[in-house]
Formats: sequence, structure tokens, C-alpha cells
Amino acid sequence: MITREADYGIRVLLLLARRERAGQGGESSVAIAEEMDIPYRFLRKLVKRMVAGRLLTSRRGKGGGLELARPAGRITLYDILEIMGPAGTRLSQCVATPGACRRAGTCRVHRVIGTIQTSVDRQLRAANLESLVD
Amino acid sequence: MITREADYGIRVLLLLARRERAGQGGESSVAIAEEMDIPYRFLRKLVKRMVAGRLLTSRRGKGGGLELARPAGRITLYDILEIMGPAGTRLSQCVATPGACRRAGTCRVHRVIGTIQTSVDRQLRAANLESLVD
DNA sequence: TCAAATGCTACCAATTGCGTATCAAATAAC
DNA sequence: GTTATTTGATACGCAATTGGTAGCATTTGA
Repeated sequence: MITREADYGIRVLLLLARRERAGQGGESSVAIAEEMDIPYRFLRKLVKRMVAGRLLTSRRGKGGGLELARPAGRITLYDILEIMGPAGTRLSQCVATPGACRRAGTCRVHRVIGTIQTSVDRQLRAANLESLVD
Repeated sequence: MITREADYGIRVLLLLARRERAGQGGESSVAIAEEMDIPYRFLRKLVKRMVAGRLLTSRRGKGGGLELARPAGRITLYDILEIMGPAGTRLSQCVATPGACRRAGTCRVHRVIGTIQTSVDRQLRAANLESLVD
């Protein structure tokens, strides 16, 4: 399951992508929280994560705020989910952590799940913010 | 994430499918726990769930035990996961629970995730126990 | 110097995951 | 009909995760 934190994250990035496309530049956490109806403190926490994960850049002090760290076309759902909670789109521990399972080589279930996981990842990588902006 | 409980569940069903194919009939929880190295009490709990979910039938008393409720070819990974923890393969609340999200109609993220979820489900439905037995 | 903004750490309640424990009921074999 | 074997039901416990909240430090533009 994609967590609420990850979901908020995606939407915050989308908002910034939209603003960027409109030539409006960055925005502050307070403003974003207000605009998107996300609890300010919670937003601050997840923004920190996205800054650390190099999805966003931040500028402190008056007039500061947040911006996309790179063009919207180069940020995919995969990137975002990988940083905001990779477990959300991992189907199985067995496949996620190589070596977690001794039967990995022979088990057919493992093979099937692995194939599905690969297809999920591929589709998430194909979805970038630019294509998701209205 | 597929939970350990669901994973055990799949493997227990696979064991029974293998025995059935070999014409060996059902087996008791004690024997299965021993054979598969699953904590007995924990196995009992998940077996109960699979009986309630009509994946297994049980017979109490001496000589009793467990059997597949229907032919292995008609039990899919989707069926099993649906009963043993549907959250494990659900990508998003937003898509899993219709009406959980007001933007469901217009949101592009929702659309992308929905498409991926559909493809996951299709692949899980295509994998039945018979095809997974060695 | 002051206000506006992020950085950092820590806390809290509810839920979930992974088991464990206890007793009741059914049933086959003797 | 007693006994051993087997499932049924309920409930408890501990650790990790999720979704927030709170407080203080630091940076920076005006």
C-alpha cells in the first residue's frame, strides 16, 4: 500500500510541477499546506524526506521555500515511491530483498511474483510528473 | 507486501496440491507444521483462515486433517492473497476502496495506479496452484 | 534585529504483523 | 465409553509502522 505520506508527496510534487510549468517558481510549506489541506507539521516531515531524497530543493529564510530538484519530466512515480516508502509497491519480501529466501532460485511462486514486480516497476518508471500534470 | 502469513498459506496449499497429485490425500496441521518448519500455533491460525475462506476443507478428530477445497487448477494466487491479506497486493487505498478518494474521476495518478493494479490482478489470477507445483 | 522559512529531534496513539496460550468440541479406534 | 487425536474459538503479548504533533535551532531577506 502506498502510504498517505507518499500520496501527499506525489501531490505536492505535482503542484510544484504545475506551478513551474506556469512559470510561477517555488512555494513555501505553509502555503502548500494551506492550499492542499495537508496538516502543516506532517507536510514538513515529508518535505524533509523529499529534500533528503533529492526530489526537492529548499531555501531557508524569508522568501524561501521549495522547488523541484530537476525538471518534472525527469521525476517518475518510481523515484518518488522509492523515497517515500518503497514497501508500498513491493509485493513480497522474498523478491524485494535478494537473499531473503533460500528457495529463490527454484521456487515458482517466487518467479511469478518477480515477474509481476518487474512489470509494476516498469510502469511506475514510465510515469513522470510532466505526463501527470493536467 | 505479501505477509508471512499469506506466504505460508501459499506454501501449505502447494504442499497439499503436490500430495493430491501424487494421490496421497490430505494431511494434518501437526504434520504440515513439522514438514514445513512453520510454528504449529501460527499455522493453526492461518489454516483456520483458509478454511473460513473456502480454500481448504477440514475434518476434525483422529485421522482428520486438511484438504484442498477444490482442484488445484482452480485455486489462484489471487484467491489466496484475497483471503490471506488483500492489502499485500493493493497498491493504493485510493484504488482499492472505490469512493475513498473524491478526485478518483479526474486524477491522473489514480488512473495510472489503477492500470497497474489491474495488470497485477490479472497476473495473479493467471497463476493457479496446478501450474505452480513442480 | 526581526520575521519568515526550513532543519532536527523526539514524542504519542492506533494499527498491523507475528506469534503464543488456553480451552472446547468432534471423531476414530480401542 | 474412554481416550488420543485433531480442528474451532478466543484472547493475549510484543515490536514495528503509520499518521500526526510539538519544540527548539538555524538560516536568510528586509
